[in-house]
Amino acid sequence: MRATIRDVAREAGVSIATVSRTMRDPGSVRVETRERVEAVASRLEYVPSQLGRQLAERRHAANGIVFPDLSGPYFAEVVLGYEAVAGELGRSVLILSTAGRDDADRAVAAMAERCDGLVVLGQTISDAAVTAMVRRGTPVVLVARPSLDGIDSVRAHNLDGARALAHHVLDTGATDVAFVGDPGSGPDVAERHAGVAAVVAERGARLRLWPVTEMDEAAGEHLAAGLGTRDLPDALVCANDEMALGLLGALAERGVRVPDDVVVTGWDDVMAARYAGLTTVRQPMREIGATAARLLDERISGARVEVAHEVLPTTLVPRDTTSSPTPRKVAR
Amino acid sequence: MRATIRDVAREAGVSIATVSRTMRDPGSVRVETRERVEAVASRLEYVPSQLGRQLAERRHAANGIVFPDLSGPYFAEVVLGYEAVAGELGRSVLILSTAGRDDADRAVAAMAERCDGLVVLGQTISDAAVTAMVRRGTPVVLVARPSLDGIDSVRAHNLDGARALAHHVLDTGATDVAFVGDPGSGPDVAERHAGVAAVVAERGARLRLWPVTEMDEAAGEHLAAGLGTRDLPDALVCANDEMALGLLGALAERGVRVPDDVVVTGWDDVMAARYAGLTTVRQPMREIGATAARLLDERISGARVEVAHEVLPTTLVPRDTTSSPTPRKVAR
DNA sequence: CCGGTTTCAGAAACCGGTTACAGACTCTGC
DNA sequence: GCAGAGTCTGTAACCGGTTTCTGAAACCGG
Repeated sequence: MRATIRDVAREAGVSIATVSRTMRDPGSVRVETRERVEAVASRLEYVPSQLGRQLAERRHAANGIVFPDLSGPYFAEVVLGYEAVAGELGRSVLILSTAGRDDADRAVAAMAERCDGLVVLGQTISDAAVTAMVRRGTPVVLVARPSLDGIDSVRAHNLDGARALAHHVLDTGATDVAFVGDPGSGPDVAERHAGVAAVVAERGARLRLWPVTEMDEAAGEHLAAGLGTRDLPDALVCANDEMALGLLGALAERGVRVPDDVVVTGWDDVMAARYAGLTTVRQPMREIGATAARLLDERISGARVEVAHEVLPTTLVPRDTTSSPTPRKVAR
Repeated sequence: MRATIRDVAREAGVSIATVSRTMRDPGSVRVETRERVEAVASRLEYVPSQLGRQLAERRHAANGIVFPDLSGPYFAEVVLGYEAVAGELGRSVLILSTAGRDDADRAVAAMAERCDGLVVLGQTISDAAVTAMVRRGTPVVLVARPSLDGIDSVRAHNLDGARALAHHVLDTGATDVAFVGDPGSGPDVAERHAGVAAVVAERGARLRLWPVTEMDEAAGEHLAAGLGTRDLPDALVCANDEMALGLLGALAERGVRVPDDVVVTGWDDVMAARYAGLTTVRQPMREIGATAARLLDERISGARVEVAHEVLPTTLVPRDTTSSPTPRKVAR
């Protein structure tokens, strides 16, 4: 069994208090004593138990992060940004994916018992579960999810991005725009839709809504398959890249030319979007994660008591699906 | 402050031992007593402290996973597979990314103090750090990394995949093959190179090695830029998809036709590979993570003492970059 | 009604640390 | 040489649970 603080104390002929002090505040121990303790500690390969320490300090020194999935680049990047900052702040990171888990609320509640605070990405758990955790004293930061009363949040500025995107699309000459996605699926999509709708109205164009149930590639393909039955719009503004990519493939199969016959856009700037030449909107994913980590830390340490809502800027990334391809150079 | 076991015991007029038993083995407590304790517990919203429990049980009920990065799809998928199984086994998952961290060894050692065992992906930390942890009693499973003496590991069958890939490439008629990548960068690439080399030799073709320092898109682009100076081979077998994708873009710019002038392959089957029509080799990433979680659990629980080395099969995914494009259908 | 077995619950030790408090010892300055 | 201040270090309580051991009460058949 590994050496404990009592083993070290006994061997060094001191009390456990002195060993503890030697480990955490060497300056408070006489040099001579300290060296004796340190010698014994290193001989016994003593490393303080985190469990004992955490119990005594009544803190976990760990943060959690809940996400639906990591398959897409979106959440993976957020997690990375989060982990980097949490690491700097001396906190471990616990992860929990709710994909394919039917008891997400319970799983998250269990995780809340193992960390000092956590970040919830998207619509992974119920509002009730979130407020229950906060009520119990676990700080929570919401990301990519509508903010709840008194709870910190971090979001990308969907509205701004959507407005910029809409202007760009209309600048191609489009007057008949279709928004592909379900605004009811969450605030992100709702805001994107609202931003596009506002600009389209301002500039006197027409906006239709093409609802989907799932927002994945298959949805895009399926939509393209049913295209013949409706008149083709000038622009297909998709709520995310996956659908746009699915659409692109299916449109090409059907001989519809992009961007000549129809302009297509996505949202997220996944890696594949670059190769497909897909015009899209980029969110500062890593920065979102990092910001969430900072907000959470401020909350846990008590450095801040007022509620904070951070909104980070988005970037329009114009590519071939909204303008005639440049000499085949992959836009960065 | 939250209720503790002693609060519940006092209110219910029983000892803390009885409360503890009520929580973890209700059957061992008389119905009447149990109901009284449960009533008090729910009234006080008592939830046992994980810290106290963990200290008493001397286990963390958490596993760690160390990875270099999550940007690519590779590690993200492994992490997902790992998390899913660990969750089923009732263990939390701690993550640690070594990207942009100069003290990876120390960070991992610190994490090892907070979990019952961990998985190390790739060349994230030194062999010395790994063996040190194992010596201290922390079970470790290595993934995508050469196995160390007495330490469990999980790998994909690079050799098989490389052989299949090489046969496929030679079947296109190629006789002059270039392998793009640095076999010295790790066992994965070394095995891929070895597999290709073996088949090329068997079938009497020629194999060159095009070394690179970084294995990213920029490397591929840079390589293509320098192409004029060397004679173009029949096939460019890249050690990963990123380089292959970078190459594809740069080749197209230079007017080199793929697959007519040169055949190109990657490795990993990232999402973008599908859109680029890139022939590649798929590894069962989620399954690798899941397998690692199971091996680790067996080790932690002591269910297995002998060392295990799992090798999972790979799949060749032929696409347009090795054969004339089919009618523009995205291959799954 | 009685001895023996079973069931149930409490006392106390324990997990491995942190830290308030107090006592002992060492310096000062007079 | 001694009082007072300052420096170290030890004692012991505490963090919040689990679990062994033990004794009391309930139950059993004869």
